[in-house]
Amino acid sequence: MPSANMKETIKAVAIELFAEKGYFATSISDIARGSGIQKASIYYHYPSKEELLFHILDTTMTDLIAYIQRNLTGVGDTETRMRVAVRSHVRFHLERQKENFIANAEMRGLTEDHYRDIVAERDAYERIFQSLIREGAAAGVFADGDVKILSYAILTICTAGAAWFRPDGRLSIDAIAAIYEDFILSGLKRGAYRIGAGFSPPLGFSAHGDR
Amino acid sequence: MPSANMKETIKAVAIELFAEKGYFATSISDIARGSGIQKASIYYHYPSKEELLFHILDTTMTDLIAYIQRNLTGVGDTETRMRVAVRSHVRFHLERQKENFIANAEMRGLTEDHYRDIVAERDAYERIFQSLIREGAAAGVFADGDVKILSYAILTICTAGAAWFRPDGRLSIDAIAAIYEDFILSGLKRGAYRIGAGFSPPLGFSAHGDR
DNA sequence: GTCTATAGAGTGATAGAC
DNA sequence: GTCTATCACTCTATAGAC
Repeated sequence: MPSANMKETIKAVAIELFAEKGYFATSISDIARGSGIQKASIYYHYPSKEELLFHILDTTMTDLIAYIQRNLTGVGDTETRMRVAVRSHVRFHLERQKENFIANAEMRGLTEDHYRDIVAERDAYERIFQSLIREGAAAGVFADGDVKILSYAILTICTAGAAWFRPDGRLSIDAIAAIYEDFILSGLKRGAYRIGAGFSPPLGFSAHGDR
Repeated sequence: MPSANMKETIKAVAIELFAEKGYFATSISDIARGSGIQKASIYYHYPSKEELLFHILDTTMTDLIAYIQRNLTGVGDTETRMRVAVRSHVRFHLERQKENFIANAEMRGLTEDHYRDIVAERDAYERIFQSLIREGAAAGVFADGDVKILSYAILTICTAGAAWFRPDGRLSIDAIAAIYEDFILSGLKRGAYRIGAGFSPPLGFSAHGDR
């Protein structure tokens, strides 16, 4: 993957390797080899391995937020806005699968300050969904429910797609997005289905086995 | 955390550290220090760091499958079976949070053979949910939908809970399980809500930004 | 079953030539 | 902007005493 712009080449190689082997299991030597340069040359472009990771996560989060905001611009009612938000979330995570997979798996590689930066961006993104859930519940379109827990449920369904999705697989991104969109909207809707006290028989066993 | 049984102490310390810092970021020295012995003594109990990881993941998966099977024994109709399955899944993942978090995050630390073993166990577990979805659809209780995608959606909602759940937090395990149970059953149900072609406006922008 | 000591390899990062 | 050479350190794992 040679490029006129070595800084971008290094980033692209790092995304491949971090997604494949993980951040800690990937060495600067690995990234240098993939980029066609010596490992010392990496440090001309990035001051440290951690800064390279942060750069990947930061640009991914910035692009994610910009993408959903552009898609939501001018969209009217709450239900359609939620549909657009879900579809936007799925498309971004499957089209930029590796970066998003890294963003979910490798936060522990960040320094404390950088960790806080990324968490702040992630929180801002989550609040977009939480506002939509609240609006929908206030308008009587969605069932009442715990807004944070529901937002985590919605986001992780799609985020997890970045872990198993295969671009050459059975289903297209749009097909997967359509399935998630319907599943999530049905789950949120105030429908014939009772929401609330959640009946099920008590579970008779401990998760820790017979002790 | 001293114990009469050093092998179990080492395992318990490793679960704490792998969950907190990650498998690759945790050294044998760290585990030894936490266990109150020298690092060489670890190798009397486990032949390698990778075997220790495998032991944790293997016992977790075995217990997970045994737990859901015991909870499902004698439960009648498909809808109730799905409710029990979801609740069982949530409870296990939140009660044994750290082990499950490791099981999801650290599969890449395994050798090829051990990786295959764990994937086989995970697949067997997923098939339990896929069978329930198929049964429900055949009986007309659940909407038709892609069985694999839906099973991944259901399982990841709860699995992700192991990443953010705090035992001393706002909601109890049972409260979270009830929310997920209702959300998932509503999502699966053939209800007033249309399932299928998934309308939403096309997204006008590329996930890769303006290029 | 735990210890001390160490082998052998790899790590992130830096110095300084070109 | 990339190179060679190297520093200082950490890592997993083993040998052999007790």
